[in-house]
Amino acid sequence: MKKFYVATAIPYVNDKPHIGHAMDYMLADTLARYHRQLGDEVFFEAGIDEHGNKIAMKAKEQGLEPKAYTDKMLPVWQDFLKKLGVSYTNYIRTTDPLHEKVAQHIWTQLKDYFYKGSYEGWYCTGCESFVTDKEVQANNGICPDHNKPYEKLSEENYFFKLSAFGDQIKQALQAGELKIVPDFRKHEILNLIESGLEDISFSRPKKNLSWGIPVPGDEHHVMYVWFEALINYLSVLDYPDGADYKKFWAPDVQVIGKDILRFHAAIWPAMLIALNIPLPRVLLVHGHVLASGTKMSKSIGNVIDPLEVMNGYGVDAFRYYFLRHIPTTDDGDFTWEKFETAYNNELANELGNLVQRVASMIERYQDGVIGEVPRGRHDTGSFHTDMGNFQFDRALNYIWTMVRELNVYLQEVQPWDLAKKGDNQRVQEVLAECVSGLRQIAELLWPFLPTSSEVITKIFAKETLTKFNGVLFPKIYQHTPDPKNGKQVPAPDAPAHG
RNA sequence: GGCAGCGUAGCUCAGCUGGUUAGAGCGAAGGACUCAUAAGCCUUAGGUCACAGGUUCGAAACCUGUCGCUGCCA
Repeated sequence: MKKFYVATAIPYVNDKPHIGHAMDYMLADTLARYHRQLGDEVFFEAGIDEHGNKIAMKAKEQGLEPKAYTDKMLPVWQDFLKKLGVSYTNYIRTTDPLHEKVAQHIWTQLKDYFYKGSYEGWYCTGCESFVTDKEVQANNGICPDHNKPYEKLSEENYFFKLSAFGDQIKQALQAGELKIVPDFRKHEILNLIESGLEDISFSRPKKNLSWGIPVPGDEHHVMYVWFEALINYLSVLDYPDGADYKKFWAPDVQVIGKDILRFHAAIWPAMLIALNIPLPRVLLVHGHVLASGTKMSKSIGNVIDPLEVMNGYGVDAFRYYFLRHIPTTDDGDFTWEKFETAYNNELANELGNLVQRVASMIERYQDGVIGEVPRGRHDTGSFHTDMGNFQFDRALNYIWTMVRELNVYLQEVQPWDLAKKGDNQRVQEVLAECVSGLRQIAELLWPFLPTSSEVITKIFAKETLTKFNGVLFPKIYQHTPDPKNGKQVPAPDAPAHG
């Protein structure tokens, strides 16, 4: 039995989950489920990142201690995972004693690569990072991502000799030891390495920031939040002595957004090389989701709340759109119109209706008896190729060609006509063929739309039909007109969208 | 400014190492059917493959330049 370790980037819990986090989770979950189907033993990590300035400030705003604040945020994030149907196996908080212990252990291990130095520069508390003078100038002194002025900071910190690892990281990338998907992200990092990696400050003076993991042996410093957050991938396995660590290290896939590529493709590998342990096999880097072609931002007010989509249309509809219609490794676009069109046309009409028409004919012509069903014999080679290349959108396209083929097949054979002619045996054969196809579709669909997959599987699992109350993917016309009457009915409790 | 990439039907995009009349989905128009969530199926839509040169028997695909756009870096 093979092991498969998939990790998600642990989110910083200074806010509620957004679409980008959902992308992380859905991609990782799809991989995890797919590998379970392949028979692999899956370790699926999720968690939250709780230290640092931003959290401390946010907590203060609410009159809470930082830990009390993150305790409060924990259920928000865990409920989110639950709603998304994320099948994680292990959860880590960066305030867990285990995590703190591992982080301190690693700090000690890396001691030879640290030196004390002073750093003066512009800092963005939003980014939790220093920025170059040029960048400050280019942005007129205000961080464009956080709309906050940069602050001039001078600190004495522990520096990590990141600059010493460029060649080794480069080698690992070129040899494919550490693979970055898609390829152009690898080039970006190689470029970055080419231009020279600079040493990075891995600590913060305690007087400026007390909300962090203490640096072992130096009561005046706490760890830089990124340093210890990255360690979550190890601490969740109880590095270095835990059974999970021995069994599952290294990650087979780490799913991240493009905005944190540098941390995962430069700093993180350097840390692992310094620790002398294997690098992750693949960094799967997804793009951003745009709203009507523009970046989502609070100030524009065009932020799509994942919960609103899920509450209105169901988890599977949500997963479906983002896994099929947002390219896995590129930026994609969300509009309510596109989403609802895909939902009605593809999920309701093509798939949902197909399930229903087959079930209904079995009920009508055969009193619900399915009878003998041939084995699914669709050649799924290209599906698995796509899955292996992380091209989930293509893999879903493949499933949909199967859905369409079945609809075409029914149209060509016209079992309703055969039934009229009394050719009962042929009717049974045709419907059994459809059931076979649907079973196979349900199986392939499981990593993507587990709930719907299980419903379909259940309906057609036995010798006789198992009735399903209700409809798979009922039509919804809230953002597109209903062809019947040209009306669209906004959900009563849904806020207005532009 | 450096590096990478993109510009193909109204929209979203496929088109691998160059080879018959340039493809799919959506949207639009028409049609036959009735098992089904008034779903599904069939047909049609004529796009100088950004522009200009070049290489070649032959280029959307290779080279050069121009214009426009995006990402990463500076």
